[in-house]
Amino acid sequence: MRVERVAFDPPAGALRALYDSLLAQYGTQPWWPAETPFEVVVGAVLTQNAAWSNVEKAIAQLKTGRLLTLHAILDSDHDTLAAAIRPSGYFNIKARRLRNLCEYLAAQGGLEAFSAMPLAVQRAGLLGVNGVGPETADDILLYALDRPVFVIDAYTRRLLQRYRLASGEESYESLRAAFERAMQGDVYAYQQYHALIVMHAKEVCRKAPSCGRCGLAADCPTGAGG
DNA sequence: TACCAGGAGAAAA
DNA sequence: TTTTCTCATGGT
Repeated sequence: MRVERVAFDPPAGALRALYDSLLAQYGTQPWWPAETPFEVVVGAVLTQNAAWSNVEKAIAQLKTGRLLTLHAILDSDHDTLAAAIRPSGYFNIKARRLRNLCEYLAAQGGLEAFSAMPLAVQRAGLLGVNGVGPETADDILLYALDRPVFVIDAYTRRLLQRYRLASGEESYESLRAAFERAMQGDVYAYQQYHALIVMHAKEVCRKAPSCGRCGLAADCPTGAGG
């Protein structure tokens, strides 16, 4: 459970310097791993508290079952949809959340019509969908719609803690605002930054034999677990 | 066998 | 208002 009580106020230039450092180390990233904007939307829900490798399996099954369109999901029954996304875990909940999100997007006239709406309207609308929280909404806005919204996830929080830039008690919104100030509305940089953070977490973690996962072990360089 | 992963919402305190 | 519980598969 996250504790979010304090504002995030990093030293001037620190977030930009961190981005430059990660970019120099890993180069540009091919991210988000999806073929279409709608696939990003689906992936954003399926990745909730799940490893991406399992999300990939679920998306592959949706493709095989020809369920990877807004109307195909709306037309499917719960059991069929849940069975397809089973590998991503929480399949009953995620099937409902996917349907909620598709119903909302359909009500807006589809993903393309939704993409033309003002950002504030889009974000508020997504956050009003049961099953869509800040991270999921921002994943969709940044990677499916190319909107200037920074995504804060568990990796981001761990990285900030690792570099003593955050305590772990900062609110999602204060973290997001700080990154957006630092990167000055550059959508491409937002996308790259988040991708680089994920890449860094996985790469450093891979080099930590005692961890082997994604950074929660006490001696993992990515983690705040120490 | 036990633990954890790119969360979110409901229920309980 | 804040904290705890629930949802669940697959990799290590």
